[in-house]
Amino acid sequence: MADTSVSTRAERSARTRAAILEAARQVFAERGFEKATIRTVAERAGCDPSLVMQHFGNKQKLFEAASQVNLDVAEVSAGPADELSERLVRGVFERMDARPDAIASTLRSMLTHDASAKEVLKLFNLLPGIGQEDEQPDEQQALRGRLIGALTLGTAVTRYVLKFAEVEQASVDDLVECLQPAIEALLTPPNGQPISGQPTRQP
Amino acid sequence: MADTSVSTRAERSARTRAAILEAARQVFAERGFEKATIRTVAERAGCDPSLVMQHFGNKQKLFEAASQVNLDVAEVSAGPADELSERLVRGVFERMDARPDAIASTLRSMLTHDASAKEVLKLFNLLPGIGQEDEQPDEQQALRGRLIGALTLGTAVTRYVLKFAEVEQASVDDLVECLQPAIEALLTPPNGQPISGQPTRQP
DNA sequence: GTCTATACCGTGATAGAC
DNA sequence: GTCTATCACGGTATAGAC
Repeated sequence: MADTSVSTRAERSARTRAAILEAARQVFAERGFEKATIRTVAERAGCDPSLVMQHFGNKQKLFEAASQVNLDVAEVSAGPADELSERLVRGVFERMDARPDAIASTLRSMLTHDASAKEVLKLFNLLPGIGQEDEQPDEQQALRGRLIGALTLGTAVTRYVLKFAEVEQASVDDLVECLQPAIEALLTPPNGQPISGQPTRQP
Repeated sequence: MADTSVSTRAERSARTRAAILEAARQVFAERGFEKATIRTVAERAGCDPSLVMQHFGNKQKLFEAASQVNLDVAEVSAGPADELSERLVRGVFERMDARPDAIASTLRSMLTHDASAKEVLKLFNLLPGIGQEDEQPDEQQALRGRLIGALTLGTAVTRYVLKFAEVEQASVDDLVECLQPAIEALLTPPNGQPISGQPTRQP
C-alpha cells in the first residue's frame, strides 16, 4: 500500500481540483471568459488541460465555479432604513473585497459574455428593490434605482478590473464616506423626502 | 466612357468604404472587439472580407475608425463653474447619444481589449480634472473625481451596452435631473464647500 | 484600380486512445 | 491521469477576375 503513504487518490484529486479552481479564478479575472483558455488554466495549475475538463465538464461550468461570489444583498439590505445607503456600500464592497478575483471575473466578462451579464443583472435587480415598498413605483424612481446600481457597478469596475489607483487603494470606509451622500442624493426625488427611509413610520 | 454613367470608381469605393464602416460600427457595438469578425462585417456590408482589409489595413485600425467618438470634454467643461455638474452630464450624454454605436463599441470592449481600455481612460482623465485648480489635490479629492467618472461610466454602460430599459429610455434631461445632485454630492467633501465652484474668485 | 476566391497558419475546445 | 487527434474558426496574404 505504498500509494497511501503520503496521500490517497481522493486527496490528490481534491488538491488538483482546488489548484485548478484557484488558477481559473486568476486567469478569468485577468483575461475574461473568452480570452482565458483551458490550456493556460491547466498550465498555471500544473496539470494537463484534459484534467480540467474531467473535473469541471466544460469551460462555462469551470467559469461558474470560479466566479461564484456571494453578495446576498437581502442580508445587506436588512436593518434600519435610515442607514441603508451606508450598509449598502459597506456590505457590497466588503463582500467583493473578500473575493476580488471572483468578482473581477464576472465583471470583466459581463460586456462580452451573456452568462456573466445575467449574473450582473441579478445583482442589479436586488439593489434597486430598496425603497419600493409602499410608494407607487413611478418611472423616475425606477431610473434612480438603476443609477444607484450604475454607480456601484462603475465603482466596482474601476476598483477590481480597471484598477484605477485611487479607487483600488481606497478603504471601504473611504468608499462609504464618498459614496454615501451620492446615493442619498440618488434616493431623493427633487420634490422632497427620500424614497426610502422611514418617514412614514412613527416610533 | 460608359463607366461614369452611374458612378465613378471613386464614388463606388467611397460608398463601399462607408458601408463597411457602418457595418463595423454595428458589429463591434453588438459583439465587442474580439468576438466581432472581419467576415461578419464584410457580410453585413455586402462585400468580401478581403476588401475590408484593403480599405482599413487590419482589424484594429478598422475598430479605431468605427469607434471614433468625439467627446471633447474641454468644450464640455468650459463655462461658469456653478453649473459644471449639469453641463458635464448634459454634454457627455448628448455627445454619446449622437453616436451610440461608436461609444458602445468602445465601452463593450474596454474590459477585454487594451486599446479600448486606454480610450476610456483618456475620457476619465479629462473628467476629474475639474475642480483641481487651486486647492492641493489630496487623496480623497482624487478619489471623488474618479467616482464621478465611475458614475458616468456605469450610467453609460447601462444605457448603451447593457441597455437596461429605464436607463436606455431616459431622456438626457431625466439623466441630468437625477445625476446632477449625485455629482454635486461627490464634488463636496464632508467638511464644507464643494471642491469646484468659484468661491475663491471674486467678480 | 476595385473587388473576389482561396489558401495559410495559428489557436482552442473537446473526444478518444493509451 | 496523460497524450494525441480531430474539428472548427478567424486573421491575414496572395493570386487573379472584372
